[in-house]
Amino acid sequence: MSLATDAADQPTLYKRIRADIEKRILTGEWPPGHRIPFEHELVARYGCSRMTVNKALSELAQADLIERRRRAGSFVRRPQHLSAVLKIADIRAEITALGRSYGYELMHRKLRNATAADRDRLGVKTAGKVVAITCRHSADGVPFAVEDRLIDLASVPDAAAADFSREPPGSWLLHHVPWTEAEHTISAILADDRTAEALDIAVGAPCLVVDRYTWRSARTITAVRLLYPGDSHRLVARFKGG
Amino acid sequence: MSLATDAADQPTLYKRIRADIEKRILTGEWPPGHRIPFEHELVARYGCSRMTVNKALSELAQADLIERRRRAGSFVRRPQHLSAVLKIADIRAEITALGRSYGYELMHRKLRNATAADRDRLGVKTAGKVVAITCRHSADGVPFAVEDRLIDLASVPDAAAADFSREPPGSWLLHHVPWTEAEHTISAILADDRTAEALDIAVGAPCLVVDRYTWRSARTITAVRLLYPGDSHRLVARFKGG
DNA sequence: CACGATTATATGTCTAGACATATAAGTCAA
DNA sequence: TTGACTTATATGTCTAGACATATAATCGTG
Repeated sequence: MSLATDAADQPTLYKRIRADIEKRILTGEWPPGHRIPFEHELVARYGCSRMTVNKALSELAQADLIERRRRAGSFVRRPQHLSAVLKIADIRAEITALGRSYGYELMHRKLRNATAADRDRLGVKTAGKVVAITCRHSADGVPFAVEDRLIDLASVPDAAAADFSREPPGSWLLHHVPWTEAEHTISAILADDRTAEALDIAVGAPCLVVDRYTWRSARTITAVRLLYPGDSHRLVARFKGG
Repeated sequence: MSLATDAADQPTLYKRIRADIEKRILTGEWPPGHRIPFEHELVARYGCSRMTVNKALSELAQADLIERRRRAGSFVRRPQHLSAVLKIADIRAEITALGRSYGYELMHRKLRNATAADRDRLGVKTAGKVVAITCRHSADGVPFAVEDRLIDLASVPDAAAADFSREPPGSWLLHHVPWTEAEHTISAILADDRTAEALDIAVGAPCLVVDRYTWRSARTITAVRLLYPGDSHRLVARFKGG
């Protein structure tokens, strides 16, 4: 196996060590849970000081590829479920960053006691109040996405008084509430009547769905579903590797 | 925005330095483009060795919060409004990591001179040979994704002789070819006849599409389109935030 | 066997140096 | 003014140590 780690392309040692390990993880040679060699073993193998392998392993840990446990060793982490990592900041920022004019429209807002469905969606057990919001984002006047959001008022009491008629809830939350964890799920569905009308597409047209759940230390903050027209809009990501 | 930077919770010095700088960036005190203090200045301010501040700054750079330029200094980066960052390693590793049995089936393989469409898709101008592959991945015997791939033989001559009847091309490439950059585009379409048959779903059912382009220093390696059943399959991502 | 105390060990952090390298800035000649 | 050359400097990488700390493993005791 000619490893993709070419000494000429990887001038520095710690990067080579990191790349070697990363490759073994990504190809599945070292599956999740596998204990990677101890620092002192890597020191021996690469003939370098401990700080050098430590830097390589620290970066892999920062990138969540491995988990390091004192006395036990370093272990390959379970891949982010489906090995997809997705970040979405804020649709308003996203659109304005593209140099397009941003439009926002609040379609529905309601403060209510959480229904069973709401509690299920937010993953909370106790009764409480929630804010349910439906709104639409547009770019250059064209529908860009519809948003269907639930905010748990037990976690974010300020949201009850927030004015979402001007500011999109995503931006408001980003500025007012720190979050510690989030999960995205991407899928595809066919547009139903309501969605088709809101996005100005045909009923039965493909839609890209992004479901996002946000937590602050095990406490759900918000659950949001974003629907994009599937054929026109695309989530693009560019990233470095090697 | 109450930042979670508590000196009592940050016992180690380099974490404190990192948190101090991060706080100034996130609060806007140091706006994008601002030059943060030189390492030797931070060494003086915190009374520690250069390696300690270097570790703090390196982690901030790895997290894309700052950009470091030799001789110039370290600068606050523009916030990443990039809509999505996505990593996908290898479907085989993905499925086996989930504890499901992986199945692979080569449906079509052809070595040919690049057509105009091929050249367009790969973004190359000159004529040359390509390998076109269609294959199917399954998990526990159920179709998981169909893959439609083009490999530029000018970039990867070994691919001409590779045996893709057993090993999926994605895994092979990962083992044999280093890449420096990649781009993903996610969209949604309706299944056409061929796709529907391959995925064992209905014609017109929603499909999740991941288009991936991979380069090695400005040279295209491969272009691949993955089609997933949109209603059953989901790309899930979980990540930490601040 | 269950449980608490001890020990061994891998990682976590840090130091005070070293040399390499990219590049901003300054210098000088055409 | 412009281009080529030189220099200064901030970061990049690395070493050979050190002590701290969490914890898996072992041992001893009831």
